[in-house]
Amino acid sequence: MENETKRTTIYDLAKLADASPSAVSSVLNGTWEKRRISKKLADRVMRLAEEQGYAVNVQASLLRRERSDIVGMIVPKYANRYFGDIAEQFEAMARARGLFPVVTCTQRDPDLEFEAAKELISYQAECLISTGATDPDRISAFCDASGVQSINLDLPGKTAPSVISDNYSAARDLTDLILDRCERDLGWSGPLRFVGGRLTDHNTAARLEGFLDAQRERTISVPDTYVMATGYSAQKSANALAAFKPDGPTGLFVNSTISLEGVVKWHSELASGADQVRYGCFDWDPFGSFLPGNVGMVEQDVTSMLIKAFELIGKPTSLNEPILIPCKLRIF
Amino acid sequence: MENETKRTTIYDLAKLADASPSAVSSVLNGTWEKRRISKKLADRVMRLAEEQGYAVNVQASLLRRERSDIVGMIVPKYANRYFGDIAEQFEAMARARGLFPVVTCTQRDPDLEFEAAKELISYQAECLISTGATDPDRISAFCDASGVQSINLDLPGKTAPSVISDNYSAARDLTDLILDRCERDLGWSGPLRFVGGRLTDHNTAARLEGFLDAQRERTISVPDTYVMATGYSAQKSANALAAFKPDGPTGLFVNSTISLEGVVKWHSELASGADQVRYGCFDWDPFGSFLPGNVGMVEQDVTSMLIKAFELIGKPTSLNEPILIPCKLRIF
DNA sequence: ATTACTTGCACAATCGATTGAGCAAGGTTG
DNA sequence: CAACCTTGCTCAATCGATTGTGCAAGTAAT
Repeated sequence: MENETKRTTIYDLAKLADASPSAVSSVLNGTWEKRRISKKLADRVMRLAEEQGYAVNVQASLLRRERSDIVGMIVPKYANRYFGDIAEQFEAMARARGLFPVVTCTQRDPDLEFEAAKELISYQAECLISTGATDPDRISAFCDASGVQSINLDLPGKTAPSVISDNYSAARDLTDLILDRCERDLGWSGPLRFVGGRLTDHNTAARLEGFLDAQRERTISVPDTYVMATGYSAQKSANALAAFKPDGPTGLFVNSTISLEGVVKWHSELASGADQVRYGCFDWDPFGSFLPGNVGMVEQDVTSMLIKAFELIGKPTSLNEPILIPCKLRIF
Repeated sequence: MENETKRTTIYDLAKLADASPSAVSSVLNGTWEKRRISKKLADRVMRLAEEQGYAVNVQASLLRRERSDIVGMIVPKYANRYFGDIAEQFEAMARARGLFPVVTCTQRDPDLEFEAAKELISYQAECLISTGATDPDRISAFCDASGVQSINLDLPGKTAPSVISDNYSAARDLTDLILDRCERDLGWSGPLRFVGGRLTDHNTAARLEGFLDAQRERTISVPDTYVMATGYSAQKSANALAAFKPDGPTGLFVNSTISLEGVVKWHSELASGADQVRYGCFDWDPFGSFLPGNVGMVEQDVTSMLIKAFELIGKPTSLNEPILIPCKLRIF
């Protein structure tokens, strides 16, 4: 990890081109015409830069500039369709807007979230998007102190603008779909069980509300024990269901594709009655429609969420309610 | 995106603490004991830094330091189990080693790959890992010119050390598995079809070789038209298969989970004979075992690959053959 | 009471690029 | 030919943190 070969600087190029460092700098950053550098010198410098494998030192450059054009993002995971898409599209959209994206993955660890946020601010990010953060307000507070804009995505915070899915409506729709299919396929009408997530997390709470309201409307009452929001991992949802051996028709509302992994495992290992189970999942996966018993999935509208988030960048912080983005219900 | 509130610097803290900037600096970067700063002053500075929401300016800090401890990585995608895992584990392992990971996603676009690589070098990355890069040697050449170490992951290059999966062996094993299942379930013995990927890409070529050798060993000869390596997207593999209406038993070797999306779409839309199809896929997905007809998947050993890659960091570049990491065959 | 350490800091150069200001050479105008 | 403008650069300060060097005040030793 040592560089025997020191990196080429504008001073090296200046010597080679027999020009001043400032001339070289203006050639390389595109301001040479404004600074009345001759095309001849500009060409010479550009050729030398190419030859020498010159790459600007961002550290030095940003130190002097007033703007960094860096936008930071933290996400809980990459290896997940939803968050992976968010990170990917965020990078693409930032580049398309002439900004420099820096994304980092924080594994749903509150401390790592905070450390990573500080790190991004250290890199002079001008705006930080906290995606699915456990404690977004702590991050926003630090951003405020540093004069950095902060925006919440996926999970809302109280002290910075938030762009999130319309979890309640989508959960109602998904619940209705599952109930309809249970009725149609199994001649059974609930109540459904709710699997996965954490009740302390805003999205799970909103989804649970939609889940309950949709059933209340049909005068179905859901026993407390039917709500199994014991965490996000596949293992946790599998554990929550382990003891459950349905002796008749059953329906499940699964709170994420991660929990879904546990659910399908449980489902596939049922000794009997597997065909009497119907479920739907909040979050979409390309292979979801092939899972037996799966009647539909909610696809969150990542593109619209990010467009809204980018609209907020640079705007004065108006702290209204979270901006709700409608989801798409994918029916199988 | 403007900071009305200028960021706090060590000079601000120095004034507040009634100390010199150099004392403040050494307190904040942990060298204060070595520099014989009193604990009293150190505590005062730390408290002020906390209060003021101080975050070091990485730009200024790195400009002066000789080492950045930054390791860069480019990956084609995040929203994919394999690459998502790579990015996630890379970040975690880098942090565990006291390094600063910076990852960026390049969408399999050769120009973006190169631009992103330059960008990471501009950030003073001391080592750059090119994952699944279309033209890794171009990137390595630039790294060499800049005195930056480069390492290839997933796809090999000729001018930098490479850590890749043992594609050939895993493809042989997977082919054997598919053939065995075709024999057992359908009483049919090939030849199989190969779907997805690009032949110009090293991994596809190695997998095809394993695919062909496994069949050659059983004296099965594969017609050229059975090799449908027309690209990576789901759409492309679906298109390649569109015209194929099997009139008897069939087996497919699917070259990636992305191609698999196209294959399952084709399979699910078959008018008849869907139960006469068996396939296996190179790359693993948690829902893969629930896809009808899927007999097994190859899981690449991301952790081992990254461990090897990290072992190479800082080592003098020894240019041997690519380091091959065995895969795990997941049998359904 | 002098010399010799130790403690606890401050000074100032430095990293590489940016940018306002300035200056010399050549050309144009009246 | 003097006054003025244009062209094509160079100079030097600056961004914020790091770090080798130095120095004053206090303490210990002789």
